[in-house]
Amino acid sequence: MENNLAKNYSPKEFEDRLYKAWEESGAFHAEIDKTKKPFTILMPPPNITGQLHMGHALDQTLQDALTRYKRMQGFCTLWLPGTDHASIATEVKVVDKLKKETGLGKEDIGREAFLERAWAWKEEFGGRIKNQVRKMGSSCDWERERFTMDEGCSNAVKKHFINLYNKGLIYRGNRLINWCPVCGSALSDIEVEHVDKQGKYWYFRYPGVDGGEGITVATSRPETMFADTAIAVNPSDERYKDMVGKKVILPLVGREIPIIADEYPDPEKGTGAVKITPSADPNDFEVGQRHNLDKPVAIDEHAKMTAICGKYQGMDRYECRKAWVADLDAAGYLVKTEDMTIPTGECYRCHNVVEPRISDQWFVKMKPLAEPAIETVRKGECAFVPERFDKTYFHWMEDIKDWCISRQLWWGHRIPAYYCEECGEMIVAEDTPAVCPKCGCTHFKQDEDALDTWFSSALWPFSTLGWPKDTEELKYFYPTSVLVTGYDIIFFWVARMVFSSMEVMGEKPFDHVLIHGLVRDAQGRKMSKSLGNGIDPLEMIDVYGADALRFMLLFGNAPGNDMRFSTEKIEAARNFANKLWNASRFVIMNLKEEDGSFKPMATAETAKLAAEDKWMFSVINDAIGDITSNMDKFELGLAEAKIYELIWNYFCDWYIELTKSRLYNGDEETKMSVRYSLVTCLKNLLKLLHPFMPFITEEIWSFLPADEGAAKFLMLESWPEYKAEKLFADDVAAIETAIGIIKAIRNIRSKAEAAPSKKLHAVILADAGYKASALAAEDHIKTQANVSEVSYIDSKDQVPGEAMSDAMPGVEIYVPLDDLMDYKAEYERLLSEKKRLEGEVSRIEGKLSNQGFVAKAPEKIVNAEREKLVGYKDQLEKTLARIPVVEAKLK
RNA sequence: GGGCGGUUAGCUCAGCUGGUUAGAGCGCCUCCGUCACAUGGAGGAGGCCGUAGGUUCGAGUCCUAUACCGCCCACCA
Repeated sequence: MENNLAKNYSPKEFEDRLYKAWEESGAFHAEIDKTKKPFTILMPPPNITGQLHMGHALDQTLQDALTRYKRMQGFCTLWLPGTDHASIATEVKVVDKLKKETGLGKEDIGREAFLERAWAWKEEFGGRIKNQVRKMGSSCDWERERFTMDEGCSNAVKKHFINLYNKGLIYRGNRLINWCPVCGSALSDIEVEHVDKQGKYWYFRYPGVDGGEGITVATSRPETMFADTAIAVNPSDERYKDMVGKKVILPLVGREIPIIADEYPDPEKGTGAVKITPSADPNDFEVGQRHNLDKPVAIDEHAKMTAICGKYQGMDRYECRKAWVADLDAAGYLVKTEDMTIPTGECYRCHNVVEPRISDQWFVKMKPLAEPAIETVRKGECAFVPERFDKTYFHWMEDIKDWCISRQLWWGHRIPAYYCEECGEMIVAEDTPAVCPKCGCTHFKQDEDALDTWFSSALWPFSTLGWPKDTEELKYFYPTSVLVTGYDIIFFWVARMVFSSMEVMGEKPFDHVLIHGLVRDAQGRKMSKSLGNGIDPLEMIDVYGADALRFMLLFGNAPGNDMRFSTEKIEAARNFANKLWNASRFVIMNLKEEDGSFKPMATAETAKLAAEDKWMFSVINDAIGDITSNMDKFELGLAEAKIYELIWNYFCDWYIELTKSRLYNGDEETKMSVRYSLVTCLKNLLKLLHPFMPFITEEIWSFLPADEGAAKFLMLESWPEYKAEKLFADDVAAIETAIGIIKAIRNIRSKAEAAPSKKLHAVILADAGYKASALAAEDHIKTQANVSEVSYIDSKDQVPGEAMSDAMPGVEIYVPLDDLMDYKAEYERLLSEKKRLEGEVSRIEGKLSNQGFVAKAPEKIVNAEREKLVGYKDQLEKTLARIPVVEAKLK
């Protein structure tokens, strides 16, 4: 190993190496340990279709940060990874590939051969995404990795299906469902996306059978007319009262259809009369049920016109629409057209327009399942973070419709229902039945359909832990601790896991649901393939490192809110890593001999700590408290901002600088103490940062001297402990004073435009309470502000005549600058200072003269205000005294 | 038509249960190649916290309206 870190932070040099070392050592593996409390996260299984995108990267980062944090806190931490077979999405891809390679469709090669290809796809792409997850540094337990179609998960699906069926919660029905003609499958309601499209209303006249005027109705889908079975009007609608019960003629088709009265039509809308097409519209379907109407079908599963459409048979629905409207118009039935925005349903996978279609499908009866699922969230057993998402959840759950779970696909869990080939009897069972209980024959055919992919992912919280077997894992790790996912899949997945878990396990699947937003592009647009604005996390890792990407994704983001990706942000994160890298390099440089061995170092017992050491310890301790509390509240963005500030603005900007004089000029004993202090601080910082930036922290850690009994890796070390009692109050005050004075002198220097190399003379006037601190600050003032001499004075009479000044609470700082003095700048500064202080004084005086405030506000706050007032008044007085002096110099 | 979120510095965003002079990153201005780091250091400018009311001793934070922007849900011919 090298002696020290390389000069530049270069994550490629170590990220992959460290991941491999972690994984091979078994550090990610969670073995049941009943002496510890479990902490469990189940990874939302990425689809095997794609590759890692920014949304995954964010999701992974959140989970890994939580996992690493809890692991360091001593929990038995399981982060269980896996992938999803993604039934419909994968099938589409495999069909495309097949078409491209052989020109054949899936029907041509048959189910068996097709599934073989699908599994091959799974091997290839499932493997790819897993390696991408590794690139992120995710510390998940690969030994427990699962796949939604592996044997265990498949058993769970079957078992669950059968249980629900036996309880009457799964049923088969002939109903109107959403049908995607391109995917060739049924879809559930939430798989249909609603978009408004520019379209038209066409008003057509349906002439009366009696030769009368008939009735005019509007439609946005004229091609469905072939399947019309009635015209409905509201019974209260006076206009049509006399026409109810009469018949009209379907124009050009010639079929007679009745005019019926139903509550459904709204007299205010359109013409008040609605054409009823039970096979093409959910409302019409229900009207049809109520009135016992036939359900002829005009559009087939490929969105082509059926035989009932006469000469239009075989035409595409839109092609037909055009021709049909033209024909009706020519025949004089088109009354008028209107431009209109039409709400349209699209398939969430392929974005083609969905056509409602009547068919035999399987459904889950939702009401009974939803109730306990609503209850557990309402009781707070299962809590959304941030809380507002429970409204989204309730809204959906409380108004839930039955779930269509059958898909006309091959890739997925095949429905465990068997039909007797003789009598058609249906048997739901795990395996093919031997004998038909009804007719005694032995030939069965399994249901052709597969299950909705979300049916299996709904079981993820327990199927991955062994259910239906009563495993130790299930007893120990269930219910899981946190589910981390985006708000876009609350309905698809989160809600379904909750109701499935309540049904199967009788208990909520997770304590918390941490919801994150979308990662958008720099302009705030959703990243999408069609826009081509997606940013590949792997490319970012390649350029900036996984740590920088991870850090950037959490920085300054509140849970549930969308964020924008920008290279500026990731650069900032990388720069931060570089900063830490170099600060660590400085520490290590001072720890090691030429030959790489460690120089002697003090211990906790022997170290003689200076004020700055104690100050840094104290600052770190406070940060430990804050960061821990942020982590526990899932405020990872805030925790990260604090560690950033701690490392950069405290450790690098001040502490390291403050140690240098002792490090360079101190005797050996002093140096030994400084080394101890630097290492101790750095180690704590690395621990605090590790959940966010695992690689760089682990790499730096490996260069530091190991404590006795240390874990093999930083990732296995324990989280720093917060000590509630305030330590080192005097030393902390001294360093804070020193920092204040140093800043004041630098400020004066800058205002005066004095050269940085120019040695200055500082004159300090400290109030009694600050005197000791100010005296203790002398060395630091000299080294940090390039001051050659510090004088302490007791009253402002002793202020050297020509000086610029600045002040901090309790301390005034004067710098005589005989020739470099910029009196004009000083004068202006004094004036603005005067204005500021006057403002403060009057603000606080106003507050204090307010009887309400004095009477009602807590005494602590009132006193604090009084003290501030004294301080400000004092400063103001000093400033006022100084103004004429400087003014005189101006002339 | 319901519901939710946003509106804070030039840009992107934090700001927990109301309480020091409202913060960060980037950008901007001035100065600095020095021995951890120019992927850097020092100093600085910049905000009536969308608008109007209200509650309170005290409001970016709570309430009520309102205006824009965005998202989700919904069977409107």
